[in-house]
Amino acid sequence: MTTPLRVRFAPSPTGPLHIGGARTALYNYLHARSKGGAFVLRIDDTDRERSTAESLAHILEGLRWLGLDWDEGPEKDGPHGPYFQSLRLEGYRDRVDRLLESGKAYRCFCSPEEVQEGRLRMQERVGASMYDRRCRRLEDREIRCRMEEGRPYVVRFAMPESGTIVLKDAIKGEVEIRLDQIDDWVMLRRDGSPLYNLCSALDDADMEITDVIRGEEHLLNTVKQVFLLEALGLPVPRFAHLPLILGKDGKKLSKRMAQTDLLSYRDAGYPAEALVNFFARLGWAPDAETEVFGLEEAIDRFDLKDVGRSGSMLDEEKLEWLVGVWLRRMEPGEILDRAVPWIEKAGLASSSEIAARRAWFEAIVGCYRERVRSLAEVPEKIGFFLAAEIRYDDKAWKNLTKHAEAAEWMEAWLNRLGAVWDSAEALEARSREIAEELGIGFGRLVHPLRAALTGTSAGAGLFDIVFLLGPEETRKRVEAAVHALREGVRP
RNA sequence: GUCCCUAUCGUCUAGCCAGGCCCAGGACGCCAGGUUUUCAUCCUGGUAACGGGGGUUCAAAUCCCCCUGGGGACGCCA
Repeated sequence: MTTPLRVRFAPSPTGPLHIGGARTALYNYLHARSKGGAFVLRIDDTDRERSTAESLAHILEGLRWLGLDWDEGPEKDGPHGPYFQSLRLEGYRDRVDRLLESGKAYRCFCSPEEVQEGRLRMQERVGASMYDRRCRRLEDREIRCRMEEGRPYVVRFAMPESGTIVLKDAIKGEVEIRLDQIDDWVMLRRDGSPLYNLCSALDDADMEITDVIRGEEHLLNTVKQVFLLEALGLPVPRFAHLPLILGKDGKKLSKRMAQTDLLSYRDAGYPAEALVNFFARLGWAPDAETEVFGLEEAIDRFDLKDVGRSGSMLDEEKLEWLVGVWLRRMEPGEILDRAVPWIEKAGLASSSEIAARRAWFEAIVGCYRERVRSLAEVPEKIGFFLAAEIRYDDKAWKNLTKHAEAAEWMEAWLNRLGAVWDSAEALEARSREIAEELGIGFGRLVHPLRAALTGTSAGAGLFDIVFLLGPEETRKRVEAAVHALREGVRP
């Protein structure tokens, strides 16, 4: 029997969950779910200075929004907790002591200045900017002496000084790395607090993580962690390093080039499904043609070995297209539910008003389903339905004033419509007849009417709008337009 | 500077591991046309790539080498 697969996503709560992190989380999730493994969420908050509760909340919210539910982690717990590194400090010290005893780690008394000095020297000699290891060869006596003096020290891991290691990576294949380039990295700060590479590797082992999937920028950290685990006789997980997401300029994603904060996409009215679809598709494809798919399908078809090996740029236009696709796939009621916060924020209607006229609201949202580019756009598209008074935009006013007879035509339309308010189709059929009766093209009637009713020159089918506005409101708006035309004043 | 990764249309990618089915497929974008009362949707068509050079082979996008381009890492951050 093989050990059950376990992956983890281990963000540090030092800022909002960004796109890169979200994609890493997604790939971890897909890998776990597709292979029947567990998805663990661990918070790497060893940097006490920069970690904040706000960031943590933001990260959890982002993951939940995407639908990436974790099996173990904050607000969930599990057999391997606690899931915050700040709560796991004791475990790290013991292991460091063991390494110190066996000589696989050593105390370094160098001041930051001395370290820096050594770095410059190594840069020249070896070409790599790293600690020159001067404390590695300190006599035991000297060490004791300095400790008695109370001189502060950090604990460094003693890496091999030469040779190579071959890392097996699920995405990149075998990667050979020269060890003479790798620093004797610091495990414990001066104040005794543990650092990332120590905690991360130890927690992975303690939490029985079998597969570590993280960004490519961690490749060298992986080397350090493998040596640490081996020195301690701990199991070494499998690794997969994801290529980075690049900005439009082809460089590492920066705040300047794009929205990097995941939740800013939610706040812009993008459905989570679109983001999941987009991220999954960035660096991976289920086959040669499938572009639109949800989390379930991705889980069915995902395999780490199919993940691309090169970085990919964030194509915002494709994301926007995906947003439209997902919006169009939704039932009007679904869009309405999700758009309620925006409708309320715009002051168009309260959620109770929406609930009271549910069917009507669903219908008007339905009219604009093919026309909104995000949930945030819903209020501006449907706003005219609820407006007390219509203001005409430039094009609308132009359509109203294009033909001097427009006012007459609209009045005639109003008076001749008759009892056809059962459906948009009936309204349209009768309107076509009226245009014929008036001896004018349909467009001459339709364009001014649209302007009068909506204040714009484009939008949903005119008779769907008329139908949903109802006879009274329609009459009111047409009369207002006729009045404005006669007065020659544009409201 | 050193090390590591990487290389198919402008972008995301399929194909590469197991060479011929690829004068390279899909999608976004863009352009043109159609549908429609308008806009959007939708439909049809077009645009555009194997970074360069050497090999290996009857045959290379696919295998090998070199070059070039791009990215990343070099913290008492994660």
